Amino acid sequence: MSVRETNKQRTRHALANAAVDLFTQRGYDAVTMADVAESAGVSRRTAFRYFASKDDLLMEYPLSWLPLFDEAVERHGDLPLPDRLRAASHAIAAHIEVDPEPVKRAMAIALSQPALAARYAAVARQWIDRIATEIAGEPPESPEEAVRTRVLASAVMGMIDTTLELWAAGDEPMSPLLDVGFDLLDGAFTQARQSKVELR
Amino acid sequence: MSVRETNKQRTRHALANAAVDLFTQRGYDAVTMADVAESAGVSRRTAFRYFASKDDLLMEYPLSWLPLFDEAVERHGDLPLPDRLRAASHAIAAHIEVDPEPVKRAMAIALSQPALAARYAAVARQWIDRIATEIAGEPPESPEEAVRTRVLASAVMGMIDTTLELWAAGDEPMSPLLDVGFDLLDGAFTQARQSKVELR
DNA sequence: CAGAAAGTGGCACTGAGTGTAAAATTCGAG
DNA sequence: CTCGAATTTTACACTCAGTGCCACTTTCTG
Repeated sequence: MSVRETNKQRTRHALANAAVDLFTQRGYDAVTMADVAESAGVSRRTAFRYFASKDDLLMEYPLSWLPLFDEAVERHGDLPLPDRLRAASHAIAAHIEVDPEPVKRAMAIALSQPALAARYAAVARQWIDRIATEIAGEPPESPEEAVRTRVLASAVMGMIDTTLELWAAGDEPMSPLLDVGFDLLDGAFTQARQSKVELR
Repeated sequence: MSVRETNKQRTRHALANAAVDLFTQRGYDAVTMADVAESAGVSRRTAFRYFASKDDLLMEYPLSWLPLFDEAVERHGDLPLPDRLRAASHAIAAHIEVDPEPVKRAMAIALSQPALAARYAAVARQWIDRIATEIAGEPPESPEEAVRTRVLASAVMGMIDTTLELWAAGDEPMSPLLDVGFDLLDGAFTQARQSKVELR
């Protein structure tokens, strides 16, 4: 990796870390972008070049999981849909639990601020679209089909979302919680398949 | 109603209407709070007293539906859960379709701006919590129960959400679309009940 | 009608976010 | 290694959202 890329990555991490630290110490509102920038040893303007907004500083994790999800889904392409989603989720869980603390801290901050929770919800929506794509296989042809796939995707996301929240607030490992959720969903998937929802 | 209340309500509507008009004409970003205030014949400061933030100007509708939902759910308290939710949704649909145009315009603006979509998602989350409460009857006692109810609530909300989007983008009435969604969900509910999820 | 209560307007301030142009750093070619 | 090109950082200035404060006006109550 070139010097430039290395530096950029270091700066990016420095900013995200400084942000989580400062937010945890003083609270989100009491920390300005200038504070974060200074703490990371960089100018305010540069901080904004790395993170387009203050709350983006806390979206590092959920956004970085999206490609992991895609990759894992790809890797388990031979499994039936529900198992594929389950496997992908476990892959992300494993990745998170290598170093879960910063994730938990970031989530604690995000969930305490309505504005940030909104941002999280928006990211979740991206996830829903991704999952819906995975469920449908291709773009829906009728409104009914669109509703059906999005309903399933929302259910999956709602489960993941709740699981993440419970996990972040507690001390248990994530995988068993995930399995509880997926076990429940499996039933719904079966039902959906019987209702002629197309599953790959 | 007292003069004071009447005036407040008029101002509130003037602001919300001016906002939707201006946003539609020039786009959300190109309109400042000062523009909206002026157009509604009120000072900037006062505008912020009615709407705590610029994007709140577009959350009038979804937020106003929450009490309707509660009320309708209450009114149909004798129906089993799925039918209760369905009836409440139809009640809201009926209310919306009295004058659907402003709702559609507001939604079109909101969905075109990522920041606003996030705000919408946050409102949806409030809905999910409300629905989850309705599903569970009382606060969950175990993590597993929390996951189960939130999954169902997310599914319901995902359905409603998608239905709203489809409806706002098209010309069909909302009720048939809603029924497609609820028919699909009924299956999921049945399944859930068999898995020992407590339903009132 | 007078005084209290509620609402409005004006002003000044903080902080997020952005355009721009000059200065600094990194890169690639010879 | 060195020079010029490309990329990145910085400083500065600006707009606008959002808030605290206080004087002013409107509405309510007795």
